[in-house]
Amino acid sequence: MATLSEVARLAGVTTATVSNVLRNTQKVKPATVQKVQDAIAATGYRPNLMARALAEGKSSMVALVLPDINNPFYPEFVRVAERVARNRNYFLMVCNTDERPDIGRAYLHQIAGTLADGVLVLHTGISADDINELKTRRSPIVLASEEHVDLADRIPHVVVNFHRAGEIAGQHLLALGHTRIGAIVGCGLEGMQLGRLNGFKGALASAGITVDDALVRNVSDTVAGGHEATDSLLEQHPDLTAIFCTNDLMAYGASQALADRNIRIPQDISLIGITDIQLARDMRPALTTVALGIEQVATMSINLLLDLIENPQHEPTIMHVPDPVLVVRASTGPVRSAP
Amino acid sequence: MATLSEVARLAGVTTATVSNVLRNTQKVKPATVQKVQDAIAATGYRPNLMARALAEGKSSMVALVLPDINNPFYPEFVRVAERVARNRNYFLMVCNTDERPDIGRAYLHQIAGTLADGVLVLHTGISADDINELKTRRSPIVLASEEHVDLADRIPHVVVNFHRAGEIAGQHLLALGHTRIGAIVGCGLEGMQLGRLNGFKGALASAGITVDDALVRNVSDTVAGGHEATDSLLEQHPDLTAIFCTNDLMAYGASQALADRNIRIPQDISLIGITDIQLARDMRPALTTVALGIEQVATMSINLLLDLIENPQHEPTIMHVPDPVLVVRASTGPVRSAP
DNA sequence: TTCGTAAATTTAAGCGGTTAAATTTCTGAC
DNA sequence: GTCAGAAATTTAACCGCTTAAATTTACGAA
Repeated sequence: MATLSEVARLAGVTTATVSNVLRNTQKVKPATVQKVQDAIAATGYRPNLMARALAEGKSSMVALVLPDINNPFYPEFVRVAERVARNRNYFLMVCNTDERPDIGRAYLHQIAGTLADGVLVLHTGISADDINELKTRRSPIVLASEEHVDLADRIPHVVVNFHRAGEIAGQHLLALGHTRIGAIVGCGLEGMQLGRLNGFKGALASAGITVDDALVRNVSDTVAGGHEATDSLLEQHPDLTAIFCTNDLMAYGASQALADRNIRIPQDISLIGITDIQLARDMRPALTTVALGIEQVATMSINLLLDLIENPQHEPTIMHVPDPVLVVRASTGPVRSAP
Repeated sequence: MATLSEVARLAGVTTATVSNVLRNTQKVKPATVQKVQDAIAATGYRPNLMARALAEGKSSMVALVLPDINNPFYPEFVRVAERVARNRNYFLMVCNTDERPDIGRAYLHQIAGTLADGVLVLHTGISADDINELKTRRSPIVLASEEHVDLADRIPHVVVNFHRAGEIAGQHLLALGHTRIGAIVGCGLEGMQLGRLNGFKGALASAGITVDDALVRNVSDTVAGGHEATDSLLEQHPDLTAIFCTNDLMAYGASQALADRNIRIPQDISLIGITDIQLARDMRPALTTVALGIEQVATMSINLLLDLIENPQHEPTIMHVPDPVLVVRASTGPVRSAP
């Protein structure tokens, strides 16, 4: 690959001049600009981004560390994050940890401040120690939609009101007359999705209903997990009229389990999820869910990170995403009349 | 962030020595190693990967350019590519082009040879010109599972036998007695999936059946596309007994359309896809499909790219993935008896 | 003790850019 | 024609690391 100095030699100028026309500071005489541009074209020169990054002290890359790119939530997030980053002239580096905290750590320690100008971390079970090390390195980091917020007040992050999401789901089912409701809670690296569950419990409590632990299942945050949990719930509680899942992916699994047993949704059992991923819209019956606003979370998170990079703050910024909203589709309906 | 020279100063040695203990060449006396390691620990030093890349002339990053991270095929691909790359000590940079060739071009031109040591390109509608420019730059590039193979013999690539996949699908439906079969063909950036369609047509032709163009629909490579196409097919050909989709995502859309019309799968209509993404296993009824071996394609592609980086070849290497295999699940069955 | 050789360390150049400061080249006014 | 000041260009240091070559140190044999 051609380098700056080759271009300079060809154009009969100095590297400084070439550099100036590349970054078009207005300091170069038009005639010279032309010569340089010709030389660039002739050599097929492309700036070496590594060298530039080193010289500028800025790589214009940000890393997005996430636990499982196969969970459809993340691609949806990535897509918008990538677009926003691109529009602000940053590259997005997606780092998939395969749910392994050690890989997450390795990425963080290797990349933050040395390859990427900043890091956006999603649910990767990163520890407080790691976060603190990054802080001493003064490398910008943003946490988004973390379920565990112990670090909350010390690290910039984008907060999603998971509690409210659970509450909305509970209220919706209550409004439809459901009282015997199973709950399926994901426990991937995001940690137990307890905020969501507690919101749900809270809603039911307000109606005088306590949620027995026997009605709650903790499973992995996948289609298979939702399927299993549903099987288990139905075995032990055939009288359920609704199932609440802390996310849509598990709700999809639940819908499969119900289909396998020829249980109709929503005539026999209502089903509700949280998040509103694309699949929720695509499945049949389409899933009633509580939308967290993926697009907004992603946009806010990445913008916050880039803002922090370009304009370091002393106090950690905490941003709140607008509250979740109920999206009623076809998977919930009035409680079936008693047999 | 601490730098090499700070560590060196603290340890009372030279940067060269520190560098040597970091890369543990065996040239450093144990006592010195200890001093240096202490200094590293004391300063919390992390090597600046940009500087290292510049000095070594190698960034240990590879880019994966793909058209649509939301299409579940790609996350599955990314996951294994990332794992393989990590095991070989490379970072994977995922570049989503949002189906826009101009973005793909921009990524390629900016990154190849300047940020990444090599590029793996998936279905991004990249032009022959662009590819050629990269070749003159001598930056390794690998194409994987391209539908259009005009560049085929000039660029290293991993070939998937799409034609055979279509053929297998056709043969399976024929074996079940189907003769009135609709075909839904995707036309995203991968270009028309004609290889798959032609394989399918070939299989039917061998049985003396010609596929009328009226039985073929070209739609976007999405759930919605499959849904639309199915609606359209059923409007005009209510007598169909099977639908062949050139990929699983559209087959999923087709299954929704059928569900919406209360048409049973496979009792009324059989449905078959190609690829075998996770969704094919998860949907109900589970989808019969022709597995392309995502894991294998991804593994071979990324390994080929890394091999090329570490060991440049003059002749472009062409690798063939083992032939696709039929995976029979619940969405296909014997043709329904005439009413 | 001396010396040759191997081991350990340092020197210094370079990777490909950026940029502040110094220098040269133009201007136009007098 | 001179000359100050602006405009254009060059100089040279630096970003943080690697590495070949030079230098110093250590070690064992004579």
